[in-house]
Amino acid sequence: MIISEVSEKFGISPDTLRYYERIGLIPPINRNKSGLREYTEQDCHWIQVILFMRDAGMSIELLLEYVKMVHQGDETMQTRKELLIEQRNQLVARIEELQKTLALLNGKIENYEKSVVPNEKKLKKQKNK
Amino acid sequence: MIISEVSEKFGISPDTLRYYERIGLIPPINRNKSGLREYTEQDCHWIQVILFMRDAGMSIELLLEYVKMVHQGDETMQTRKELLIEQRNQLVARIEELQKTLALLNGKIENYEKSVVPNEKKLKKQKNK
DNA sequence: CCTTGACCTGGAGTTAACTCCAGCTGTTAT
DNA sequence: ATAACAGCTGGAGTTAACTCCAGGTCAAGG
Repeated sequence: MIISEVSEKFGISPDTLRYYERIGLIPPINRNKSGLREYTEQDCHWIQVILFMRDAGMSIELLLEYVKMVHQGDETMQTRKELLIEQRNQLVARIEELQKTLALLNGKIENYEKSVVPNEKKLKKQKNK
Repeated sequence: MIISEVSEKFGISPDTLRYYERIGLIPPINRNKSGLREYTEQDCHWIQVILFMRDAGMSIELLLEYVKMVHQGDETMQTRKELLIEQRNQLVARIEELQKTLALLNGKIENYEKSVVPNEKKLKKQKNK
């Protein structure tokens, strides 16, 4: 897969893809004979994972640490697993927070529904003035 | 309530509170005789709402637009309501996304020894090419 | 052959949302 | 009454995460 296709597939810009590679978040992508990046399925899978994690609020810095640990090999396995568990716990907390916010939003919207009607009445009165 | 108390209560810095006021996200807070900000219950309530919205991913710019509309009065009510509904829809989608990510994380953690490690070894190999 | 268009690189610029600072004032504890 | 604190202001600085750019290569179509 060429960069424009990957960009399209994941909804991120080619610039961002190159940027991720530059900083080492994505491994160096293989090139075809004319020097263009050729993304493999594996590359795409890793990009997908990264995007999920980023969307879940994990910082690039932390993801880089994770990548670094992968390079350091098996001895960091436990730490990596702990990192993921920590992320999961934060994510669970985050989802709970968002659900509270959703309830708040729903309440506010309901309020508008209640007060839009009185508002329209006011408008009518104004008309009759 | 004085600024340090509000800061403590919501876990944001006094600087951020002043910043929010500066840009008009929070109304001008009343001062006591020596010029210090004195936050009312109402102020706190509004700060709470803002923080929830911020946490849910709503930008300051959009919140400012909302505030501006509140100032413009009742004629903007319908638009405000629509804005909130739009935000709710986005939030619902966001929560669903995060739940997917949570599932992915859980999978990664569960299978850590079985599949994630060998998979990442492959990635490493590729990188070393 | 020449133009067009996607991709390349290293480096600079942008954006949102804070965060810090210098120099000041009023309040409180010793 | 003097030193140590909070808080105040306008403005400058910081950070994360992109995003853009100039100047160049390469393959294909008319």
